[in-house]
Amino acid sequence: MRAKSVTEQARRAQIVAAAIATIAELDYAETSFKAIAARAGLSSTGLISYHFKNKQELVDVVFADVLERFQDFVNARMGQAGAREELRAFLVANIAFLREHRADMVAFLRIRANAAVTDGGIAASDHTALATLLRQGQEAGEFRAFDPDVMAVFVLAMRNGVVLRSGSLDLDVCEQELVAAVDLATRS
Amino acid sequence: MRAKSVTEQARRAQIVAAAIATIAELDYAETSFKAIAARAGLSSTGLISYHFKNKQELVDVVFADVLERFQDFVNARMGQAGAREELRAFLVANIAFLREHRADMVAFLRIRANAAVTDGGIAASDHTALATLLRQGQEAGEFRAFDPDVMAVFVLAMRNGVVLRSGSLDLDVCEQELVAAVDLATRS
Amino acid sequence: MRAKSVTEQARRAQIVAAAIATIAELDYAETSFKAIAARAGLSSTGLISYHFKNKQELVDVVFADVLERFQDFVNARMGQAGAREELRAFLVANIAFLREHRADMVAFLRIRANAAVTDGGIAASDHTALATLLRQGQEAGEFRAFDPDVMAVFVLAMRNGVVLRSGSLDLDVCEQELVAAVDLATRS
Amino acid sequence: MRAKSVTEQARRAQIVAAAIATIAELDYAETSFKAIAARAGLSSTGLISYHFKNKQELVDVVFADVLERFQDFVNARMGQAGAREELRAFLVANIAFLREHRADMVAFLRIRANAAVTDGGIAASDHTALATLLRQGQEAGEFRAFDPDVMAVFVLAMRNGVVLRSGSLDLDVCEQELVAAVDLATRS
DNA sequence: TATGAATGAGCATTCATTCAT
DNA sequence: AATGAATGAATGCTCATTCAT
Repeated sequence: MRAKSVTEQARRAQIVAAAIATIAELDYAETSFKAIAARAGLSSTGLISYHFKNKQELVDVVFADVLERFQDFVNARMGQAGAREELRAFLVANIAFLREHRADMVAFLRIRANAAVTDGGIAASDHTALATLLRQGQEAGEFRAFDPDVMAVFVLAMRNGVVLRSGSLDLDVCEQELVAAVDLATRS
Repeated sequence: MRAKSVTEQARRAQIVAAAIATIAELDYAETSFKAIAARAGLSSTGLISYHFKNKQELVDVVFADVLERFQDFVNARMGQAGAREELRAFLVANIAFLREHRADMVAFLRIRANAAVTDGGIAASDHTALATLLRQGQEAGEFRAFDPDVMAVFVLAMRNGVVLRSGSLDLDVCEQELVAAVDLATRS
Repeated sequence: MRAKSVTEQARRAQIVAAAIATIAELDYAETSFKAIAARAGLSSTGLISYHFKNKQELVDVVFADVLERFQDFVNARMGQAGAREELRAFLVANIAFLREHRADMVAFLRIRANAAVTDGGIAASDHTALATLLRQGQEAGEFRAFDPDVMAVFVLAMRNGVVLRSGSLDLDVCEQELVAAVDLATRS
Repeated sequence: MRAKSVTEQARRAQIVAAAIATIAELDYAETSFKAIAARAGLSSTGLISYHFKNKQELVDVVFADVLERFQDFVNARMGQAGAREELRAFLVANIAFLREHRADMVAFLRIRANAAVTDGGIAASDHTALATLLRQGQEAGEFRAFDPDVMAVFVLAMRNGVVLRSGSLDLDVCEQELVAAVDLATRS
């Protein structure tokens, strides 16, 4: 794999951005190269094929791109003292990212829901990390006894629910309610 | 709109059932008339077009069909004394329906995630009914103060999370944890 | 594999005929569904895809179709007493088929030259049968000592040479010369 | 037409060599500028277009290049006393060239079989020269009476047959059998 | 009602070629 | 002279839908 030139990188980034916008705006099933090219201002869908081996690679890159930016964003806002605080920080960071990058999160969830992302398990890291945090909080006595894997599913599902309805919900309220509900459901 | 004959109704039901199986088995994006016809044992995709105006109508009918059966199932298991009990009954009924009709629920969620269902608000009734229940529970002093619409989003999202991962989770554990978490998050 | 209807069979035959004409007229590499559809008077290349799984299947069917008709034609003209007579009959039958079905033979050779025909060895039967005949003639003392496999290659190559230049050669002369040359090269 | 610089000539030769290797390795139909560039170690297919007006010119040059080297090779091994010896020398030289330059011969035949080479008759010189030799041999009484043009087609076709199957045949045997068969078919 | 053949728009992808650098 | 990005036409193929029977 040769190093990509600056121009190449810029074009790929432009196409990835257009793909995110397209997936967020249209249904995943309606997202075609034609629609992406139109949004990116490209003269030909051939240019997408020129920069990406095939549609699967583009989807994978979009997925990995959002995931990386999401994780960087969230990790930068975590690192709190206790598990309860850490969990709260995780939720607040999620909502903050959603506020700033709604299209990215929507596209991310739609890809995960629809496509078999070929990412070697990276996609599940979200869940694993949260389950681990919950387990550690239990061992520290901060959380009550519950199944950490199932609770991680619940927490992420609530986050996803907010993302998918973020068009019609007040995110300030959502953040407050989410933090409160999760805290009540998990504290010892 | 003429009344549908018995044969007509039977054919439509057969196609709807095949569509549900197809959507649950394949990705929504991979669900074609050809795949549905194969699963229904039909000799031609033309028959689907004959019985449904277009693909959108079929999707709408599938959606409404599952929703109606789901609501009947759940309503038959509700009607408890208090709001807390009612909420618990709702959750238990949801998991029970999932246990018996996993493909229906998966198809339902996939349609809602992907397609712009043209149902004039029916799709939201799930949410509205739950929000109403939560509000009533608050008025009765059984639930703490929270935004009922947001909490309804949370509860339904948790249920959806269980549905989408029901292939790899123990539903007994899920039910128990779901009831506990929701109770803790809502009780006054 | 269901039985094919009469209409289906007719359409497939029509498309096969158009494919043969196209391959014989154009280069193999230039033979597209569009060119075939134009020659068959079809309104859409989609119809070819409707009747054949993919291009490879069409090519295989064309190949097998010509091969079968060729073999039937040749076999009906063989069955002579001795090996020398049999060999002569084979050559005469080949030229006769060429006279009546030049496009078929040209298409056949072009497919064999270019495509990896997926026919499970049928394609080589031509060679094998001829080599066997030569061997039997040697055992009967009618042919001199030579490598039957190599001689079979020679004989078929001469036949192919005539086919490919049949546009500018007198087939009567070719037949006479071919019979004479092969006889001289093989008799004991 | 300007004279080509040394660098230009070297590049063209490099591309021609890569094209020969590609055509011999892949099917003619699979030979793309991309495949040729990869085999030549070029960074861009644009370079091929820079050095050759279009694909047809490249194919023509490849064809003429192999033809010239083939003819030089064969001519250097001919010049025998009689026509029978000359014909034998021609065949031996052909097999010798094949032994040393199999890819070149395969590429040559594939181009001739598939593409309409625009060479103003150069391609036929092979045939013409052989036919002339045969005619002279007849006049000298060394060959029997046959149509020289048709016999030339036969001889070249046998040679081509060996080329196309040279992967699975023993060339020593082929040479011996070819010389013997042609001699028997032509001598008076 | 039901069939299956037909339609034509749409898809992702490959290709030779052009062009600015 | 060389690069690699860009172009747009062409490819095989799938799709929902129509239509004659």
